[in-house]
Amino acid sequence: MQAIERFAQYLSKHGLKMTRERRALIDHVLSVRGHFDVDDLLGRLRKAGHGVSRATLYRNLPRLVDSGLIHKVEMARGQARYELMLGRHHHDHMICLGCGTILEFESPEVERIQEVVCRRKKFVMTGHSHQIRGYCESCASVGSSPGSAGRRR
Amino acid sequence: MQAIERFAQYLSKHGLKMTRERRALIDHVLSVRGHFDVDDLLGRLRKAGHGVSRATLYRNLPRLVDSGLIHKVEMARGQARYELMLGRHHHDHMICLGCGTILEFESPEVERIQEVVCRRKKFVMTGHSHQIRGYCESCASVGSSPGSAGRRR
DNA sequence: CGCTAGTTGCAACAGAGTCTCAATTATGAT
DNA sequence: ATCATAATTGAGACTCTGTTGCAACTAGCG
Repeated sequence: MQAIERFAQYLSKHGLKMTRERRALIDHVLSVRGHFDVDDLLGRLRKAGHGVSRATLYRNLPRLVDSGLIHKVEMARGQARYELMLGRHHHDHMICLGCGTILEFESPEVERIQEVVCRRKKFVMTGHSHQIRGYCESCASVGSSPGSAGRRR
Repeated sequence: MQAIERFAQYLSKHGLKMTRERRALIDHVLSVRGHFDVDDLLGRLRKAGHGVSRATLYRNLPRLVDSGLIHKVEMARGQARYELMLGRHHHDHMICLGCGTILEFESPEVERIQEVVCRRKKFVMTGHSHQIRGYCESCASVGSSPGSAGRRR
C-alpha cells in the first residue's frame, strides 16, 4: 500500500531524507514474502541493479523497524531476520532446529500475562521477544536420530 | 553443593575428563551470584591466578549448560550471559534497557500456553527463550528523556 | 607405569554489525 | 531556481563474539 508515503512521513518527522537508496530498500522489502535476512535483501537489491551498500542496509533497517514497517526477529546468536509487518498483527515464532523453518503464533494470553508480570515488578515494557525452539512436524517425524533431519542452513 | 561431583558424573558419562581448568571453572561459576558473561568469568579466573584461556572457556560453557548446572541467556545480538541453575526453577527475564539490570519472572501459565500452541502446530518443543525488554522501576522514573538513565553495561 | 583419547593455549580465522571519512545529495530557506 | 547545510552514502577498516587448527600436555583406564 502506501508504505512508501508512510515511511516518508516517518522520515520527515525525524528530520531524515527520502533517498534513492531508501526508496529501493522499501520497494524490495515490500516484495519479499516471509522472513528475510540482510544478505537476502542485499542480493535482491544487487540483482535488481540497485547498488545499495551493506552499510546503508544496516543503517536503514532499524529505521524501517522503528517506523513499524518491518519487524526484527532475533534468532540464535547473530542470526537476525526481518519480516514485513504491514498491517499484520503482532506474533511470535517457533524455529525449527532441523530445517530452519519459522512458524508463527499469536497469543493474546501471553501478552496479557506479560503485562501482569510487568505491573507486578513495576517494569515498563517496551517490547519482548519470545521464541520456541524445537522441531517442526516433518523434521520431528524423520526420527529423533540427530542429524537425520534436513540440513540446517 | 556437590556440584563438582555432579559435573564429574556428567563428564565421565560422556567420556570426558575432569581437568584442572574445568575444576577452576566450576569453582568460579559457583561463586558468582546473579548473571555473568564470559568476560566477567575470565576476569575472575585470571584474578584468582587460574590462567584459563578464552578458548577453553568457550569450549566448556556449553558443557556446563548441557549438564544443567548453568543456563544461557541470549540477550540482543551477541550478548550472551549465563546464570547458575543449581536447583533453581526455570524462569525468564526482563532486561532493563537503561541500566542493564536483569529481573526474573516465572510463569507456569506461559509454559502451559506454549505447550498448547506447539501441540496445535505439531511442533516438538525443545526449548524457548522469552525476554521482556523495557525499563526497570528506577530507570523508568528517572524520566523518559533518553540517555539520562544509568550507564549501560 | 604407559597409552591414548581428550584437553589446552595460542593465534589465526570467521561472521555480523559498526564506524570513519570524504564525497554526494535532499530539502528548507531565500 | 539557487543556495546552504545537514543528512546520507559507499568503501573499507575495525570491533566484538565466538570458533578452529595444531602442537604440546595430561587424565584416567588397563
